[in-house]
Amino acid sequence: MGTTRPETVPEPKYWHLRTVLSNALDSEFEVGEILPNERELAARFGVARATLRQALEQLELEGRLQRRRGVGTTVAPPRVGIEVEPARHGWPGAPGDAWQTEGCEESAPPAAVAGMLGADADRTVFTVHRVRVVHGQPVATELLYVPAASVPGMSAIETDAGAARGRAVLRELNRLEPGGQDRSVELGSARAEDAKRLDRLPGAPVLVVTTRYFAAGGTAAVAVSTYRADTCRLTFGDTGGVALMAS
Amino acid sequence: MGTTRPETVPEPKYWHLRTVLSNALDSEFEVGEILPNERELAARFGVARATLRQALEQLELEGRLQRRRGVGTTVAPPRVGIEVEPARHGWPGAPGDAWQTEGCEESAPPAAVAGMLGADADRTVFTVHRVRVVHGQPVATELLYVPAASVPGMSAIETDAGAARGRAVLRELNRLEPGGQDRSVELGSARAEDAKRLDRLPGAPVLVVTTRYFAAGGTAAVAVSTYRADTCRLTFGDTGGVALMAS
DNA sequence: AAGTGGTCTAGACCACTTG
DNA sequence: AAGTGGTCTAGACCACTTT
Repeated sequence: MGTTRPETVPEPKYWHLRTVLSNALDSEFEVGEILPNERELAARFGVARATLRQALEQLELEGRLQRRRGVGTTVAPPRVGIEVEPARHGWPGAPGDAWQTEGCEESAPPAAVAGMLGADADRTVFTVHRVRVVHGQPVATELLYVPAASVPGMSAIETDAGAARGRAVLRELNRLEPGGQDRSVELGSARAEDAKRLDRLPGAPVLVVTTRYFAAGGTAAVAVSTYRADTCRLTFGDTGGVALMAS
Repeated sequence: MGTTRPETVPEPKYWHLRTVLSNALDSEFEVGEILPNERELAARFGVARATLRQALEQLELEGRLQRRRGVGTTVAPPRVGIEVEPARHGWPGAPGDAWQTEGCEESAPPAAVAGMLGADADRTVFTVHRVRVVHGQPVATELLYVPAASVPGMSAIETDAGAARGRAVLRELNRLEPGGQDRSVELGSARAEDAKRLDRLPGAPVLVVTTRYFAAGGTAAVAVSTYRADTCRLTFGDTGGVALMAS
């Protein structure tokens, strides 16, 4: 006969709210529907707006909600399955590649990338900017680091920094004999420029996929791909986007 | 000659703080070192504690910091590389498996899992609880759903719910002819029980890996693995934990 | 008992989108 | 101009760990 629940350690309000809202989303809302605004929701549940926001943040992290400043909070569709291994031994720029080349520059790579590229790291590295679009929305950005040694056909003198130059780098890269790949996936937060391209705010959670492309001589290229964590489910294997269709 | 920076859109304080702290971590702190407490840091930077906490949350999300209630905020070691594909065609419980079996129960699987298991979903499903330990710390928990049809040798009558029963299920599962796997990775937030096992608070960010194990007849089992997103970097391929060693 | 991070409040103002 | 979510404040209290 406790007041509400004689729990030894009471559940935080925001966590309980998250559960209540999650259930409400399942039963009372349609995908794309707009929720009441934060001030009204907070009043309705009898909590401060900050507490209500804590619950909404959780649900957004889980891909259940989508919030846009000036617009409102809507019920998010299920996450999109994104194939990260389009062809186990396909290289960037190969036929069927899901990425669009947007630009190219020459610069020194970040320390972590330089370490993976090995001794050539100090020299010129082409950085190809790419973006991956699904259903008309950009879901990922990528920086592809290609040492000059991997693309001997590229003359470093040209100053054109556009997409055409990036495509030329990829074309040269595909002349190499592919030697396999490996990947890692970790959580990150979107840098300012990535956030802008992905239509998110700085600090938004992202899944960072680091891919190493091997050729005979060693590491031919390194790609750092940044996927929106709220809308993407990365898939590995031959199922593509149908993995959860039956649910 | 602007006041501070005549930027059209000023950077949020917490984001700027994140950058400042991040640089300080690189240059002035050692791994494991304890930072000043939040109230002091907030005072030192001239912001409210909530704002300071927003910056710390970002850095924790990125795996740079580790915060523990009652203890303090410490500088986190680099993320651990966790091999998610120990052997491309190895199954749970096979020799060399990195997981420890902790228990087993029989229950109806969640709807999403039931959909992946197909028509047998309504019947009895063994749910094996497992945990993955690295350097003495649990980094992931797993629920492995095995339909009774996949382990005909198991009699559903035994009521023993311990680890021994779980190991028996895995033993039976390995009698099947392995038919491949596929995986997906997405961001989630730790449920209460997972959070407790992983020594985190509810809602902590986690990487959820869903694996389907195929056999001749269809889907033989489904595993839902929950990795600590703050400390883990999931690796796919043959490099293991050495991917970023040189950086 | 003291000190830490975690939760919560009530309010203010800002940036952005839309009518 | 109105309405939305995003940022920020100053304070309070709580849960947890350590001394």
